[in-house]
Amino acid sequence: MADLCVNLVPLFNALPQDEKMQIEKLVQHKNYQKGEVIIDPTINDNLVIVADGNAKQYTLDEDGYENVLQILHTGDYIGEDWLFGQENINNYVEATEHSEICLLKRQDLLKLMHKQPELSIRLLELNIVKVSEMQKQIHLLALPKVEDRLLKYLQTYADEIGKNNFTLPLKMKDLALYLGTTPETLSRKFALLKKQGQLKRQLRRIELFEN
Amino acid sequence: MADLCVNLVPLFNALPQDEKMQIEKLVQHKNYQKGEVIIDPTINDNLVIVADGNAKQYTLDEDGYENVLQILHTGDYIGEDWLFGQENINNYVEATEHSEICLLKRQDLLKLMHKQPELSIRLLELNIVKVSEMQKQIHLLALPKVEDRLLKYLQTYADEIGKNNFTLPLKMKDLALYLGTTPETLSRKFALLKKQGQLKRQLRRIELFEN
DNA sequence: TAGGTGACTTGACTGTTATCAAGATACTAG
DNA sequence: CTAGTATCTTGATAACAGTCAAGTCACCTA
Repeated sequence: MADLCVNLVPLFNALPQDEKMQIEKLVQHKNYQKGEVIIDPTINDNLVIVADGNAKQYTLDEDGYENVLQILHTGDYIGEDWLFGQENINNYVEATEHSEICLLKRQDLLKLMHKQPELSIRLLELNIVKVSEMQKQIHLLALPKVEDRLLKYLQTYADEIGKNNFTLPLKMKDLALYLGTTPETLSRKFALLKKQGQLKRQLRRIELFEN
Repeated sequence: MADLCVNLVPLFNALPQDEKMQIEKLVQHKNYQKGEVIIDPTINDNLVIVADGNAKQYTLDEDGYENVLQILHTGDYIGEDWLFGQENINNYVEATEHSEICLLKRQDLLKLMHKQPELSIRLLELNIVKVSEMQKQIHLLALPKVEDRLLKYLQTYADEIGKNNFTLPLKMKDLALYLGTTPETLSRKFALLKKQGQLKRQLRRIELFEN
């Protein structure tokens, strides 16, 4: 394994390394065969991190029909919501191939937090920062013009990673959805911004110019 | 004072009454005259709750020009961001009339949290729920059509308060801004939804029909 | 009750964006 | 290397939303 499981989860992202290590110690590494169920409604207090492999999250409707919500690839994770508070009703996660999974139990994390109040205070801090950033992003998305939304998105992303040239983390189609528009319009807007000299672009490779 | 200051702040909203009381004990009540500065960059670790009166939040630009960011009325508050982590640079809050203000110091709250890990864990839980709700809202705002955004907003609000008829908490103008549109368009969209039989409406009084 | 103010609505017009269809470009597997 | 597929781009058109202006309605105060 190249990296700590804990490093894959945004909730823990900005924690200092030593605190991450403490959490990492609580993590169980497990191997699952294709078709094995990792999470079902009776076991609903785990954070599930896919260290290697693939899994699917799904619910079952009253007819017993499977409803796939999400495909989890290597590096994806699920359960941040229900690790605290949120109920997990009718939620399944199943390995779709042989996979290495990291599990973090709610109770274990809570225990650690009780022992070290600092940890939960820090997590709270990080989370509040996250909320205020999301609020900014909500304002961003409320901009009426697509080109404004796009530019603002790019600038925000550049700020986050601290570079002016980067590769877009999303496909055009997904970025379009994210920005509340269509791939076609997005394509045109990229062309527009390029013409205005605000950026250079080769497919998903972007170079932003400051103004 | 009709209510506890703590009850006015969303961060604490869902806490049980006894935990709220503990926080309330840490709150300082102070009266400010018109023009008095409540917060400046040297005093930046307070949560400010306006129990009665009005205040304004502003920054100063390099020319010393005042830049009003927000008007705080009775019941509004400010500082959730910088109570943890976030830096407060160049941020001022000033009473615009005689006002009763509640102040909660960062250090006091942190101390309480250290004594009672439960509290910060609970705050963390609440905050994570908030994040997952905001994520839903971001998806909502990314809907391309205003009528879809409006309807979704109304449905979400109805779900939250558990009623199908309610009074809108915002003025049309503000709701328009919030949904990334204009009051005019909003007005037309309300008319459209009414014509489609999705709701009844008298000004801000809404009755939603299920589908 | 009357007059005034701010909030909301309606109309006409313009600019922007979604949609549909076709074409170009990159990616993948054989 | 090539065929096949998915992704992205471009064009034409129609639907949609923003803007400005004028009007209506509700609410507050005298």
